[in-house]
Amino acid sequence: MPELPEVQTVLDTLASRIKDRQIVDIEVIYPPIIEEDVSLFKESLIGQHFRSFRRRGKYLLFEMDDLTLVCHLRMEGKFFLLDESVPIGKHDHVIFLLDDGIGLRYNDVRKFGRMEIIEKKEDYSDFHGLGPEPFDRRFSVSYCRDYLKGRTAPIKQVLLDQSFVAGIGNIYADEILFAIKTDPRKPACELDEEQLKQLIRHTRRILKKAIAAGGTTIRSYTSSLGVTGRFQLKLKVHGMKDCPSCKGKIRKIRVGGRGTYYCERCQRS
DNA sequence: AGTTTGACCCGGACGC
DNA sequence: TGCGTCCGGGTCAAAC
Repeated sequence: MPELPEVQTVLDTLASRIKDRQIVDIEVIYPPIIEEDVSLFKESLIGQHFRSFRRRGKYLLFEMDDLTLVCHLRMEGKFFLLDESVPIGKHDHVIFLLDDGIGLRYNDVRKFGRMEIIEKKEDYSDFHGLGPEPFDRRFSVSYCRDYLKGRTAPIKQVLLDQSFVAGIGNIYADEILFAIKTDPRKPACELDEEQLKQLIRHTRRILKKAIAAGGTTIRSYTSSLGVTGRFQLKLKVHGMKDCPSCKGKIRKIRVGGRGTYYCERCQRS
């Protein structure tokens, strides 16, 4: 599922390929993807050019001439760039026809993804109630301390809360907690100053590494005209059977309703 | 009043 | 073959 690194990769790839292209037509095959009225959505976007490409958490922000197109890929959303002559695929839901005859196609097996139009802004910091970006200075030890104060929810659950920090999903939450050797069930308020420092440091390190890996793998996709958020990165706990560090067994439990992988020995409470 | 939990949207994968 | 169940991101409602 696309988390921050994949979203960034999709964005970077699209930026290099559709910057300054104009939308000449839009075909909405599955309307629920569009948050607002479909005719208004089409009217607003037809004639607009893709000018700049930004990201906020897991949201893609396409800044057009005088509005911003927001897309969320949710579970399995993908974009493909295909010639308009290529038949519509089974899971293609929205097609933006560009002025060079290429269709930007939104493809999503689960149909969970969403698109909306918002006002173009300089600063999207309060967008959808999202917390700070992991790479932002505002994601600091004092911020974490204040946010986590009195919170008894498991630390993993809080990491997934987009209003705490934006962009972390189930896979990276597991990887980050493994990196800081912390039990995912540990009450969030019980992390000490040093653990918060490590949490911030490793969140940034892991996401950065994943973005780099995404950038590497995505090239093979671009050459085949697809733009997805998939990437290959060596995960240390999520989906693993044995701990790469102590060789012990990785356990799978449920935390906050999510499948959670952790090493019993390395991640003690 | 603030926090936390749960249903919902989907369809592929999987188990029986 | 054919069911039923599980899974998950974000949103919103309901429960605590």
